[in-house]
Amino acid sequence: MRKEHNLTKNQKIIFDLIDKSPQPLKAYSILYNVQKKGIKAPLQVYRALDKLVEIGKIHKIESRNAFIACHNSSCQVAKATAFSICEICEKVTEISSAGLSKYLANFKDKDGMKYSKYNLEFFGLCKKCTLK
Amino acid sequence: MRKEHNLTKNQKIIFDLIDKSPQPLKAYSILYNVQKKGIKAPLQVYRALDKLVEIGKIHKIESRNAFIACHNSSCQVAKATAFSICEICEKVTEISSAGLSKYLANFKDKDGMKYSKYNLEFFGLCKKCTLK
DNA sequence: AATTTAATTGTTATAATATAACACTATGTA
DNA sequence: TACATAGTGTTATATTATAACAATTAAATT
Repeated sequence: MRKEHNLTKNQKIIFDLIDKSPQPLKAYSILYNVQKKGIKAPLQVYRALDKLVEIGKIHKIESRNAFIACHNSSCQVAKATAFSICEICEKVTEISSAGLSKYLANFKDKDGMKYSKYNLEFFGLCKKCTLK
Repeated sequence: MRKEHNLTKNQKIIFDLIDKSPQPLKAYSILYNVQKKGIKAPLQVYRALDKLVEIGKIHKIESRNAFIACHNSSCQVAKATAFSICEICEKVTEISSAGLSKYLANFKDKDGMKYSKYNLEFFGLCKKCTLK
């Protein structure tokens, strides 16, 4: 069972914004959107983002420097993430495939390195953009 | 057969530096290192980096904003990359596993999105750091 | 060889992303 | 209450990356 995290005011404001967004949001776009709620400085945003990532409520899309809410019950510790990214419309979808998770969780390289975490980003065209 | 790319002067200087480095290099650290060779501005570095990434001579480690030379004959088109990253010493190793490549190249998500590319980053502790 | 086309270069300026440092406040727990 | 931990607000600054434009070089075509 996962510990329930009680979000603080700033964390809540920022999480709600990201959670409502259909696409990943960038830190400064978040900042502009929450300035009316009293969050004035980048650091306030980044601190909330860091915490939200740490507890697995959001994920960072590394190739885009953007943040998306977690919609996958199996990655709530923020340690095993996979996304598909459309290179035209920039739509990002979190992949939840038991097969993929299992494969990657059990993957061992030649050096026998012990992995505690991974992040996978697939790039391609989404259905809509393929048809265009 | 892969097209041979003849690197230009700047591209050569920057590739050689990255290729010799045991760890990934960041753009501005590259800049400082090549200023004596006449490369004075960030853009000169970024342009060479972009090209080198495009032709698959180097890869970007997205989670670190750093660049590493490709040492894997199977990813020279820069479309299928996997790395292991030690969270203590920051050592990065390119993973070349036929099984992994195959698995990911054939992976299909529920939406049937067609992938042309992927990037996978594993995090954990390398052997040395595990023993400490 | 001359022409033209695309790629690369050099440069200045600036945008976008992210963190350091410090004083203060709230929250949970002993 | 007292203590520890986490979060806040703030200013300043570090780090990463791109825009715009003119000049140059390399390669492909005539």
